[in-house]
Amino acid sequence: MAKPPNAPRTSRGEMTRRRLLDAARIEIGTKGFAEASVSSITRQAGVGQGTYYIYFESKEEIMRALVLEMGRNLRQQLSDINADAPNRIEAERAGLRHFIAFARTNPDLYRIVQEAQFVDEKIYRDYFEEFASGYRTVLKQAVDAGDISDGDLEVRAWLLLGLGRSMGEVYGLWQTDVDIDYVVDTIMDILEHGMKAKKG
Amino acid sequence: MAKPPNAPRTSRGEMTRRRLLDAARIEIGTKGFAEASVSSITRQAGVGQGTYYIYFESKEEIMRALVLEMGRNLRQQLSDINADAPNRIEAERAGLRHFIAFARTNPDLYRIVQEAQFVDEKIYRDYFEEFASGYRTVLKQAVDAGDISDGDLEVRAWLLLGLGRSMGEVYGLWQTDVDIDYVVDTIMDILEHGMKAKKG
DNA sequence: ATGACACATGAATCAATCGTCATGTTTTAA
DNA sequence: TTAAAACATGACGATTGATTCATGTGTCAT
Repeated sequence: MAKPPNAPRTSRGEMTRRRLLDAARIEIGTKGFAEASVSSITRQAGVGQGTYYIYFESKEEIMRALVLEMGRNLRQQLSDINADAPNRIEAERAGLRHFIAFARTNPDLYRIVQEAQFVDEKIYRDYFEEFASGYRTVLKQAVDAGDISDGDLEVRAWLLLGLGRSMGEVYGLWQTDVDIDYVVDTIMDILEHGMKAKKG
Repeated sequence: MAKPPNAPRTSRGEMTRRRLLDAARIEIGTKGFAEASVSSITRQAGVGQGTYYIYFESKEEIMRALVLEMGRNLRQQLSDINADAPNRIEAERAGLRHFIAFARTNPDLYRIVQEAQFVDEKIYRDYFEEFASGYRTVLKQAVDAGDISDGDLEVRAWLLLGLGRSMGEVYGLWQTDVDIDYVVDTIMDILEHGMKAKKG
């Protein structure tokens, strides 16, 4: 009899919901969505089984909540980084570095977003559309400021976003011993100057 | 009593296994691994439930088989494309175009590889390591031939691979109405010359 | 023809867990 | 103080679908 799940109305409720989210992040992030069980999550959170359904209407629901939360946090962080950078190229460098570092520090969250694709495709796409939209905005400003050359901003936004994602996976989750700055500098060199040999 | 699954020994068996693989590709590719059921796959393939377990020891096993098969096919195709290209830049352009076109034509296979990450991580990583290894080889040749500038080939290999993946997802699965050549040219322009504004 | 082997079947088994509910406890507001 | 609202519980119902197995059928070599 699917009742709409209640947002917590007291700080006690707030705290319980928080514990569930934290437990779910670990449980789903390490075991994967299929292996993760609601009972495991509630046990980790130290609450009863039924308590889960006070705050989330299904197993999928907490996935959505985690993706939304991570999106908000990460966008905020990248926005702060942008504000501190002297120009777009340096902002991009710092953003890419942060992205990879974030994946290294929060591999569980990184995986959860990836897996969201197969749990709730809409939330997954919306997550990236948000980021792409932000990229378009700053790229436009950068072109106007003369920091970067003219060119299709839509494609470039997805290119930069995709690059961050891929590099986050490879150097954030897989090759965690490679120096991040080295990787970022190598990538930025190509983004700045390309990789075509310089001479006819 | 987990018996090792038998590779088919006759052409009849070969055909049955083939039917199962084809049905699984559609079933898993469209519904996703969790929703896909072995009984659905066998029904689609037109064989009995138990027949499945003659050729695959579990539900996961056919995922592995599909990923391996796709890897072989795609690498072969890209290898053919490489052979026809006059230089690395053009090979890259053609490869990227093919990659996006492939995703458009075979969205089910594309998704299956993505989802393999959460079913059998090893097979997923091996899949990309293979590709990256191929990239390193051709990049080395390209540097020697003077087609592209010097630089870390390891990072560049993952960069190109990641770019293909991301663009395959965005322009192969999501924005299927955008002209592929336009996208590829925009990307290649950056890969060749970078996007930093040209003048102090 | 006949034994051996490969292949095929689908009903039955079996374990897992999502989500519900009846009941109980804590907090809030008046 | 007390009623109402919010929160908490954990055993249980119900479904589901992967895997097994006893029993076939087809095919090939001798």
